Amino acid sequence: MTTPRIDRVLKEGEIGSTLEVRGWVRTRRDSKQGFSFIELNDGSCMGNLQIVVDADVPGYEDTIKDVTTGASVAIEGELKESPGKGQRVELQATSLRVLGTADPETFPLQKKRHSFEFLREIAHLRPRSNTFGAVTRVRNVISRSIHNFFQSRDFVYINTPIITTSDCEGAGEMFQVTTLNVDRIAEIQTKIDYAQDFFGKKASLTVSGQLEAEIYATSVGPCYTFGPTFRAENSNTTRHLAEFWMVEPEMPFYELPDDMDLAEAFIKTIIKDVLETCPEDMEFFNKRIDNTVLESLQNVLDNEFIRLPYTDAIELLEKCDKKFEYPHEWGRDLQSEHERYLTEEHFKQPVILYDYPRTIKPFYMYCNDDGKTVRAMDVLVPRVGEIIGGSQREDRLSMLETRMAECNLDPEEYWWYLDLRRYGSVPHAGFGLGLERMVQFVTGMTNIRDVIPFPRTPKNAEF
RNA sequence: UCCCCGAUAGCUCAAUUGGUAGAGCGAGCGGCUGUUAACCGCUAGGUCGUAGGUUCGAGUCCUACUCGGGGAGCCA
Repeated sequence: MTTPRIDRVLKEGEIGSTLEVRGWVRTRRDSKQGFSFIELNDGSCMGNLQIVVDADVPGYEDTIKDVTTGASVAIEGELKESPGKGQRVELQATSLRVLGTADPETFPLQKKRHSFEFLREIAHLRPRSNTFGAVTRVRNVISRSIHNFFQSRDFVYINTPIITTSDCEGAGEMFQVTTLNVDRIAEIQTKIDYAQDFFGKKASLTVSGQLEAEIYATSVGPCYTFGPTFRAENSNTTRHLAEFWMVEPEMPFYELPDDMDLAEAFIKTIIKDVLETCPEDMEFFNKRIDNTVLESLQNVLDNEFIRLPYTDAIELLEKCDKKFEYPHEWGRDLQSEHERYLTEEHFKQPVILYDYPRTIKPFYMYCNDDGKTVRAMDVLVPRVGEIIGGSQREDRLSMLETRMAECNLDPEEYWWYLDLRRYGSVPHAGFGLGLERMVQFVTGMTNIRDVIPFPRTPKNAEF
């Protein structure tokens, strides 16, 4: 007897074959004297397998009452063509075992639709729902697609540290890591002596693996990091997490246009892979979450990303008729409403903005000859906004030192980073893609807390 | 962190000018049915987010706090 997952049974299960399925009951409809229908889901796909249990199945009377929504069961039977509508096959049960009951009085998941806010409070059960099952499967395919994309291009997967002591980069507020007894210190000292701490100095959770990735890009060649990233920013939005997953490729001998080419190919490949691998889940998102998702993803695949210098974008915003709440002027960063206008209304497709004012960007970006801009690029997509941020890195030692001085950074803290420019420096570039934002973009889910299994946000680290 | 909105049954929501709490779904029981978010009947289920205040009387008005939603900033 085989024990296939339900996605296989639904797709290619042979009529007449006998098999056992295991999973969790979604619903049961029955007739006291007749028989019962069970909708079984095992997480392998969106669809449920319909199981018909006749009253003559051994132990039917005693067992069937425990087959309630949420219960886990193992059922043997013969696969038959289904006379009913809505499914190709159904399993005619010959034996029925309840592995674990789920008290219907207290089991929180109903057959009915729940709000995402409620489901977030039961993060341990929400992956058993249609939406979160689908999100989980799509997220997995995106992760696989990310590795495939880079591996097929001979990029090296590297692991940059989670704990860092470089108090740097300005990418955001950092979570501190310490083994010091801070409760005790608060009682007896006014100042903390980090020499006594685990690493002998102040340590934090990483906000980016970029600087370390540059080390490997300039030694083993094109590489990428893919791991958790932490920002202690007090951001309360639908697109920020305190702990999220980021992909950061770094390529030697790449200049900004090469970086943009790679980013565009990257996003398109992920979308293509998801559409090919998860058609049912994507159909679900399009039907139940956002009915523009499939259309907009196809639109991304069919068109070249718009590439627009920051300066031209400002000009375009000045000329357009749209009234904005916030001003836009050269030298200021674009507001969300400006970015959204460009990608959602004006171009209606992804836009890569580049050559930003150097005053609003970090120290490591390559300075253009105009003295005013740096080779930075942001990829903006409809619905989500900024999904990728990247740049060509400053590879000239003296210019990097100038920029660090401008940004009030201590060169001694970055001695190893400067060494990369001192010894065999090469042009290089890279970018960062937030995994969760990509999942949002692909699925149409509007809140980032619903595309990661266990969201970490200000005041929220349950589970 | 800032602005706006919200918190009432297990879930989603309603409750008039301040007058003492209601529906649908879910659940239990019964009925019916090759059913498909099944259908019909009955039943149970609430310290109205927390703490204060105003009032004869507060779900309703005021204050603070907590949590949630939308928007903004920061960014991925």
